[in-house]
Amino acid sequence: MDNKLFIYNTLTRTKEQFKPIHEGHLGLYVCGPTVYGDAHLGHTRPAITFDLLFRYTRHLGYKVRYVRNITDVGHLENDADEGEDKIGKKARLEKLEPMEVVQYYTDRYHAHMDALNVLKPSIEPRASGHIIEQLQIVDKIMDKGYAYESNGSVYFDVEKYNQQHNYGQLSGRVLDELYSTTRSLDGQGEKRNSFDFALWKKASPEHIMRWPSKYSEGFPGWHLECSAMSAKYLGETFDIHGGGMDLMFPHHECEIAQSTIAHGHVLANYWMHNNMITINGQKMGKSLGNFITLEEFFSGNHKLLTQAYDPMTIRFFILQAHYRSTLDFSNEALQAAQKGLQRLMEAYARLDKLTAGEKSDFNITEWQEKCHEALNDDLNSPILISHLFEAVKWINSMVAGQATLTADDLKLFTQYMHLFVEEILGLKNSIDAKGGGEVLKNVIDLLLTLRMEAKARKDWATTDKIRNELQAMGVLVKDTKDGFEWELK
RNA sequence: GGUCGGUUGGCCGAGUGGUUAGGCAACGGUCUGCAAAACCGUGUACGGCGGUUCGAGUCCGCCAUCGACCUCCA
Repeated sequence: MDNKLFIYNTLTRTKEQFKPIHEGHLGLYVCGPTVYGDAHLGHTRPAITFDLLFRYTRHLGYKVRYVRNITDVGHLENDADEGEDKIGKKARLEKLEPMEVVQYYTDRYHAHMDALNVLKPSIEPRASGHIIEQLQIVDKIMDKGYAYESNGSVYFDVEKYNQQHNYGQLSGRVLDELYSTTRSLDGQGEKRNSFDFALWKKASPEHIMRWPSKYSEGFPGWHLECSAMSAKYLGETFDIHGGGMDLMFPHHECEIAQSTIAHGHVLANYWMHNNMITINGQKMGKSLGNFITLEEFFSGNHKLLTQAYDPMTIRFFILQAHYRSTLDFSNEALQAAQKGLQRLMEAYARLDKLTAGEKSDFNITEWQEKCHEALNDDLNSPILISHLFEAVKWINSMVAGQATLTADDLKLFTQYMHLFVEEILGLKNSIDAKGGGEVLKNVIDLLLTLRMEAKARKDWATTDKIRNELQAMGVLVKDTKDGFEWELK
């Protein structure tokens, strides 16, 4: 197996060669969405980043089990004490059953991910379906003396943990500093230290989502689900844990602490964090209220958007930046991505029409190796894309009759283009994406064949009429050397 | 305040101690019934000031500036 994949491990702050726990297998856990609202552009980053990892590692030959959770309980509005469950709050506001809210936004999340051609994870567990597993972890931590009960709630004893372990190993926090920097909120009285986090919360009377336990009728703390579900489906130690950089602290740090105590060993060998998408230089997020949902991108229905954007444009926009860099949103940047993607996909579609020649003007093997090297270097999709644009030039010069590939090379080249464009980057032609279908395709081809006949007899009126009317319907026609091309706008 | 990370040509974005990132936009040319597309060519970017070096956007120091996290956040 090609095992030259290097990934940046947040734990060590270096790029490391990836070595799986079990040869040929890869366990991947990524923090998924909290389904209390529509996914926005920011949520799209981890989905696409880890989709790329999923696709690439499968291509490398790993049998990948990709677990991405759905958080449908346990996320509090504020810090552990006085908060209200996000799902419960939304349910109250909309007078819906909490699970009705969960179902609604889960369905929409799935639809949006499908549109973005994000593959379904192997397992998509829900927090609410794993209350028992979460309580088992609470018990284990209690048994080992690293948690304490207070007024029906259970908190993790960070100070005690830090005596034997390093609370802050992932995020670079130093516990001493957290004494002074942790924000003091109301109702912290139940905790020994403000930085202790809840494993189990006693439900207040008005709290809708609640489960019985020996501690109280309540609900799990928000870090717990990931520890419970990753252990259940991937084992107590697994290969890669992913998520957004903003989850590094406290979420991932708490996960590590909980799992380390409950299971007695390392949670994950590699931690990968995608950076944020910014808007006007600031993080796009819920709290700032500066987010644009995917729905709004697809429809163009938002005051900051000058047009609608195809899901593939969004995908390409994200892949054009490295996942560990911030990526700044703007209409200009998105439009540039749209045009670039269009050029790439048009050339890609032309591959089928190429005919082999006597000699090869391009070195396909060398090119393919560079593409793999880019991916092996911490999933450097921007570099891969730059190589693909080199291929675009090749294709176009071959179409123009200025260069050739031998039959063997052409076949190889076509296979690799398919691999990189569709299988690994997950890009697809907008004609397919828009569901044009065979019939429509054939009808347009027929019309344009008629137009070619009119053109041949220099009937410019008919020639232009067909082109212009098709264009008005959203079909862009382009003449080629001895034929035509078209695309749906 | 603490911790961490940015600052690259008109825009977006890679990378690297010495040789072209790439895309978009712009300009010039070729092709073309027209248009579109395509192809070819052009632009001497690397926040500032010092230092190390034969040579630094690339390493070091200082300064400026922006941001992320420290509270829910992808």
